[in-house]
Amino acid sequence: MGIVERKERQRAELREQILTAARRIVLDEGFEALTMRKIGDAIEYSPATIYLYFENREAIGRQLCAESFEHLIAYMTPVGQIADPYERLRGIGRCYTRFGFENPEEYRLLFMTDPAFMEALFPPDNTADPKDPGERAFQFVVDAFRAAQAAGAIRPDGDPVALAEMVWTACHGVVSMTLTCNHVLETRPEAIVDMLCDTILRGLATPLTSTVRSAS
Amino acid sequence: MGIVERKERQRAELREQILTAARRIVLDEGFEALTMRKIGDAIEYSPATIYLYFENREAIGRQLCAESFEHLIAYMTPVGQIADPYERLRGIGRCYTRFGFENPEEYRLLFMTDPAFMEALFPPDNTADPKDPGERAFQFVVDAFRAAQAAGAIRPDGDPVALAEMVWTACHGVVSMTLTCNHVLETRPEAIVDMLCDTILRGLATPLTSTVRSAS
DNA sequence: TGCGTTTCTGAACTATGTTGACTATACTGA
DNA sequence: TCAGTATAGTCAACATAGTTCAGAAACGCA
Repeated sequence: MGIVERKERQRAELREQILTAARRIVLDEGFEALTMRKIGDAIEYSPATIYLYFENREAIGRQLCAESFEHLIAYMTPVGQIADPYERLRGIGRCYTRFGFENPEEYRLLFMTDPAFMEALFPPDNTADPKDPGERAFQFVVDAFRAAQAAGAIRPDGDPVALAEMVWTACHGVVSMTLTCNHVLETRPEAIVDMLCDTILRGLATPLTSTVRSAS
Repeated sequence: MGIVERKERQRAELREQILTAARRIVLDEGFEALTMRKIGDAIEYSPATIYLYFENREAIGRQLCAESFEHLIAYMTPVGQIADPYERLRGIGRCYTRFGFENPEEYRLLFMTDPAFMEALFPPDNTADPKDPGERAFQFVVDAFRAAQAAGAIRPDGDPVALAEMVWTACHGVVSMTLTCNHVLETRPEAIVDMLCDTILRGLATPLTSTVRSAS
């Protein structure tokens, strides 16, 4: 039955064409600028055809999001090789933010557009299923913290998950603020990231003193 | 000329009505849900009338944004009273993020919607004019860092402006990530903020050690 | 060749921001 | 008091969206 297979192949090809066109538009102009009619023009099909391949515009966004997340993971993979856990943590912070600075529209799509887009990555119900791509990537950071604690590079107290969420949200802040209103920041974003990572790691390396209360 | 004055008053009143209706919609449903027709319904005027009072939808957003910024400043003012500069810095971080958690739509409007909205607060050309409301509020944080340095609560090196931008963006990260996809974070946002502020301040209190390179 | 299935499209529906021609009201000066 | 004018407000329309659905076209099979 070669005909059935060819049909399946053609169907997959057109679906891919739609995604390719959509991706180009999103990377060039952002998700807001993605319209069904523009995709239709690009692939030379009527806009209505797209609905035979995707439920709606949001579904296209979700798929692009999943792909961008793979991009982010590929981007981050090399830093996982850094043996020194302290340096690995610094590398993670720098690499994550660099991804955002170098791929602004992908970063926006992933983390600044629609909560629904992240739900394919981090399903809402089953919290922390290690099979979810988001959870896997996040474990990458948690593991680095565990290793740093084990190596004595940072204080052994403190939940590694909470620590990972802390650096993630902090780094996200630098990227998102830069992407939303770059001109407001006087300091180079990369310099802020470096300072932030250094300061946090130094703060975690320090033994507790009497000036500091309840690290919660 | 009481007639002219009454007309001006009426004009100002309708303008205020428009803003009140718009504010209600934005606080309840977010800026995306703000439509000219909804405002028209609420004030019992045709949507076209709104254009006699505001240039366009964005101009309404800008005005609401300016008001929300005043709200944020009012929110933050009490922490300015804290004498101990170390505690004041902690208070600033907590208070800022609490504003975001308690007034999510205002926070979104201010810092997560449209860069243009911030331009009334932080005009793009004349960088760091102390008359801009954004600059004034930001100086609040810079001053706290300067005081902390002067008091020896944190290391004296490090540009206070860069430090202020660092904590601002980091705190922004916790708020914006929470507002965009709360369910992804396992740790309570407030706990992340506390840990973040403590860690950063501890990192800044520490004298430089050999493990730490180039604080940039 | 004819029939049924699959694929695609045109036209429409709703909703949106925005505009410009028009109307109605209020005011002014005689 | 009234005619003329300025102001305020509205209606209907335009363009652009996402989305749907009835019907057309293409395709495959007997």
